[in-house]
Amino acid sequence: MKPPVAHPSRRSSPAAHGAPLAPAADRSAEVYQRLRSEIVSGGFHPNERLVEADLALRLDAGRTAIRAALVRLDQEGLVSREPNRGARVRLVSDREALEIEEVRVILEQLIVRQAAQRVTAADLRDLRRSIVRMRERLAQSDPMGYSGLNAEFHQRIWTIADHGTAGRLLANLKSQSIRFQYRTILRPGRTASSLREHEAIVEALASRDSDASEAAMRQHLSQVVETLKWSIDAQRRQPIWLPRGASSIASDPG
Amino acid sequence: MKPPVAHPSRRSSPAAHGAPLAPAADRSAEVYQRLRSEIVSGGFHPNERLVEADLALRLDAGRTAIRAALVRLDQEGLVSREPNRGARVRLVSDREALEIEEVRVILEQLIVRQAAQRVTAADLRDLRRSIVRMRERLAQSDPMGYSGLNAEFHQRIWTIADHGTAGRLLANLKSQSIRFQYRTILRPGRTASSLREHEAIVEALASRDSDASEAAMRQHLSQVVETLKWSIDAQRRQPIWLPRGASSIASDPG
DNA sequence: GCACACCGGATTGTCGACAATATTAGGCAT
DNA sequence: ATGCCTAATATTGTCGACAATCCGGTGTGC
Repeated sequence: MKPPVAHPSRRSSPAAHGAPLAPAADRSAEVYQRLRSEIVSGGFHPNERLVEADLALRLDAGRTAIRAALVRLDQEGLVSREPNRGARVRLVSDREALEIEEVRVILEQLIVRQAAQRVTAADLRDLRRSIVRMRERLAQSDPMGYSGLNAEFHQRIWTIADHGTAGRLLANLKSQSIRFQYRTILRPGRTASSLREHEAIVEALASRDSDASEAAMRQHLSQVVETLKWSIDAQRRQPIWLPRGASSIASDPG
Repeated sequence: MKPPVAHPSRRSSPAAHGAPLAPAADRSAEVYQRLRSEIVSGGFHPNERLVEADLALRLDAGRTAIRAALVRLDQEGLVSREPNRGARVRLVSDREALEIEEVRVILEQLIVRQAAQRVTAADLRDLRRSIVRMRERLAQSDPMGYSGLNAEFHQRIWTIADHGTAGRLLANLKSQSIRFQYRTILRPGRTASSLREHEAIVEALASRDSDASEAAMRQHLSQVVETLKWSIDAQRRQPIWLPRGASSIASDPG
């Protein structure tokens, strides 16, 4: 529930003279970060078992640190742990992905509403710059690059809103459903519409109109939800990619 | 992020012949539950230090189990841990309480909307029964008892909606802000209005009208938020209760 | 009297070893 | 060959001990 934040303190001393000895302090936190980013970035198969001893070797850490990290990730919803049976990367079902997206919609609405009241000229400049870069990616037909900028765009709004609670929840939800994001990106024509919707959001923010901003955001995200539904249906009708033995994996009793 | 759920399996065997040896399996989970409920129910002072060794004695468990529980509770936002400096029960600031309530409002709206589409006759019967009991508490001028029923009422709606993601988040938020709840309860006249608002929610649900249900819920919770703001302002103007040395505690830099 | 280095107790972080438990493999009867 | 029981292996859960770190008090120089 505080995924991207390293402890803000004790992170400042080493920078000038080259690496005094080692960060020394938080082996555990580092392990957590690394494991987390590996999971989020897809370094493991869905539902893959996470054996503590293996991870300890792989990340060059003690089993204690691994264990703590797994507990955190479990609480965060990224891995699932069963007593005496170990941990595996959590597989979020289609239904859950939709639930997550539903929650995300309303949280982003809340946040953009607050952002509209706090946005500064500098913020608007940054947002418009983001838009320009997105337009470039669109022109280059680079949906993956666009997706990264898209995430950055939304995060910028979270920062402007400065709503710690909602921001944390959103970051968490995002990391859980990250596997579904590229499904929505790749729908033909989606990128162009997405860009237009983003532009509308920026304009609404520029006028500092909370209602308009919320409406624009709702407009945008309802499209995303629709696209997600569409892609899930499509996949259900004709699975694109099924690795050997995946049927048992896919049938998640949870 | 899954607070109230004990692992559903392995909880059935011992019941007939008297306690075979011990549940054996989840010492750790039990410790987590106990610590959690002690914190949520106010068994510790706000910001109180949680020393692992002490807790180990107090809960009759090893330090390992305590440690795991603290990590979970940290991720959950109930305690705050700093490297090498231990854990303390987390003190949520006024501002954060408002943030939490804001998020709660929109999540409950989402949930009640979904509940309106799934509610059964039996559900409605239960809800109405809740209302009756609340009315009794109101008649007896028992705001604390009312508060418990209030929580139960809302949880019932979560159950009806069957929205796992939103439900988990709500449960989590609720436990974080629990310290503020009785501030809103005790405002004069609030209980009576609250009851009327609850009745409106049930009526809207009975008509299976999502929009009306959401509106009723918004009406209800915006009142709650207003009451919370009022109580925070009031407390700021004239602190009711300040234990010795609390000024330093109250100044939360986070 | 005050600033500062230093020391000692208290507490957390980490490791290794062992016990408890689940999972797999193999043997045996049918 | 099949199904079940048993043994062996793999993996997690827990404990105790030790190192690393922080906090408070104490003494010293000025």
